Amino acid sequence: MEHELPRKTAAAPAADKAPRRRAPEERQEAILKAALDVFSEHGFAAARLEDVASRAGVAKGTLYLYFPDKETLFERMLQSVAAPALAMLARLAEAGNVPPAAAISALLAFFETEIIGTPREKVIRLIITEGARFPRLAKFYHDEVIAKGLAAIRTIAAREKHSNFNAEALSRFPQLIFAPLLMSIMWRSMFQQFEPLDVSALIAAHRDILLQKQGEREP
Amino acid sequence: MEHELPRKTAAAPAADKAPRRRAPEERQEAILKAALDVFSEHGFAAARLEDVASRAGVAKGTLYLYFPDKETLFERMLQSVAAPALAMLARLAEAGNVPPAAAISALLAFFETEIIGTPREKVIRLIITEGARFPRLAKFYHDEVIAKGLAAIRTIAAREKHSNFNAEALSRFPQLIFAPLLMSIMWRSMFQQFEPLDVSALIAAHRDILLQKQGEREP
DNA sequence: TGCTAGTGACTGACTAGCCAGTCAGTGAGT
DNA sequence: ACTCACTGACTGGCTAGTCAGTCACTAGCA
Repeated sequence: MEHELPRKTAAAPAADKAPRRRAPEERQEAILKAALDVFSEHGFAAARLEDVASRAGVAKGTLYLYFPDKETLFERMLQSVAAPALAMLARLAEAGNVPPAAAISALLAFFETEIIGTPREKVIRLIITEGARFPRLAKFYHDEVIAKGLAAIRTIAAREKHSNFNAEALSRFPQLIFAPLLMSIMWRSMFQQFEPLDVSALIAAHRDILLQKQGEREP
Repeated sequence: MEHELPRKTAAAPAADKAPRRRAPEERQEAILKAALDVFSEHGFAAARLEDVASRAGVAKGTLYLYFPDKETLFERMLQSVAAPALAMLARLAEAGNVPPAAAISALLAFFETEIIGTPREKVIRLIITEGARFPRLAKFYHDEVIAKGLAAIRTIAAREKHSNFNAEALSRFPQLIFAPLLMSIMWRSMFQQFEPLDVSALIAAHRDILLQKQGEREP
């Protein structure tokens, strides 16, 4: 009769395939993707790392070979998805002398095709819902995304301040351009099942109001 | 030598005052107020009922005399703050034949004075951040607040569809009126410390764009 | 080519600690 | 002397983070 009961043998008997040693990048990517799903679904606090691991096809301990803790995994995951989009936006911003109206249209179109319905939508939702609880994250997004984006819009809008549309107001509050986009994201996450929102049409209406083709309606 | 060690005596020796039996309404109100603070600060999942209790000047067990569980406390708290505001809004909505422009102005003014900077701002923030995780809550707010509010605006805006401002677009997407208001709330919670937002000025700019006083600027 | 010792990526049982929810006990008010 | 609103120590369940152990692979040797 043995006492000193040994830890049960770890690791199953190597089921079928699943190479034990995948390329580390591939693993990391799988973990980040799983993390996005799980954090999106439950929020940071209620997300379970066990779930992230199993969804990534990995053991819990493996997460800690790639990320020091839950919070770091969360932040790194957000950055990994956001970074490429930021690069795109930067390119869009520095495009030389496009007329303000065209720039705004391009921005709205970018949002419609490159954000809505992609993982980036989830990322933005997470930043909105968790941002207040992660000051470091909020500061990063403010400095790297918001501030730069607003500055770019201000520059563009200011160029045409005395034109016929709302350039003056928009150069003071570029946030007004984004507000309906963020609202669309939140609407979709909360109410889509009760009352679907036609995001394209909403953005089109928003654009019409912003660019205000004046003198079109005549009694 | 006693075994059978008895539970330590409960209850401190009745410190100073603090009437042991307050009016139940007063207690309930204190609990709800504390709950708003704690849930706002940490979010639903990370909020600790121990904190709610101590902030309400009450023991943890007492919470369970008033609310069956954490989730119910959360929802009841949200409703207790929102209900009076809803009543106000309802009155605003049924106000007979105000011109659309005036109605929109009134709505924005209401938001500025009765929401921003009050506990209602926190409630809206909580609904935005937690709504997706509480389908019942989302449904309630959609049916009772959003749907009714949008319907009211549509009715008002439709009355003047061929007028000179954006009534047509707004009757299709009343959400566009609210979007900047929600954005202001989220901005304040995340970025206020890095870049304060002048909400009054933003709302004024938003109103100008929406109501679009046409033919004002003339070269 | 075949064999073996060494390596370290990976595993998952385990620990430590937290917290929602419970309930035996207390004492103010009647 | 009874009652019951209130208390707070306690339990049970859950999960972030750990670490001893495993084993797929490789390098080196015959």
